[in-house]
Amino acid sequence: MGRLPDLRPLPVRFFDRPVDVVARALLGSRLISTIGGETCAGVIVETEAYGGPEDPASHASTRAGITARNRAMFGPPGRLYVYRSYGVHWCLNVVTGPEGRGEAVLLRGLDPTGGADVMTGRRGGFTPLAAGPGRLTQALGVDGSLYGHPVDQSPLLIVDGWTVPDRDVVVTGRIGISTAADWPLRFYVAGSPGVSAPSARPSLPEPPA
DNA sequence: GGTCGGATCATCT
DNA sequence: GATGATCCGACCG
Repeated sequence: MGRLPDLRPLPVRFFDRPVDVVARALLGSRLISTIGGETCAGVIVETEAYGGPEDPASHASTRAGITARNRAMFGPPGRLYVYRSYGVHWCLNVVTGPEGRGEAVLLRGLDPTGGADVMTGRRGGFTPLAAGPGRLTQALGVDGSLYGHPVDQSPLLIVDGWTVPDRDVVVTGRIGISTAADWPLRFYVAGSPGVSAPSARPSLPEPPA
């Protein structure tokens, strides 16, 4: 890909908003990784919002309080929250909202725009598509060493991108969770390659206890 | 083409 | 000791 125009990292105030607002606003932004001295990039096409004490599916729910793992979620906005999922994969989040709220956006899907060879190599020759949180981190070279880093002082860069009109944004329940699965906090760009659309899952109301 | 289960481990109960 | 914000290969139809 050609030389990009000015790369303006999103300012901290971009992330200092409610988590669902940031999750929606991140669609269309560009994510650039220079991890390991190799550059690859893509457009963010799928996100999920987690957090706030009232979200039972969040690592920062009141059930656990602040722990060694979720500490970063309660830190200032614009920092990275990385954790290991199922003992196998890394998941990449960006902290949002005012410090102390415990909110973060999970980055689930990227539409590769550059460095596809780098991503393919990191993924062992599998499709370069970075759809799904585990694939995304593997393709970008993200691991736990980025935990808690301010995103603008890390080898990851989130920069201004395209504005995705509302008509192209699909909102569904979040993937892979059992509680609050019907909360409309997953956002993706309609028709993005690799973004599975299990929006087929009906938002069934929870039976009364 | 869809579904099932193993991998693998930090975290919390 | 059980549980996941998952992925992928194997197997079935």
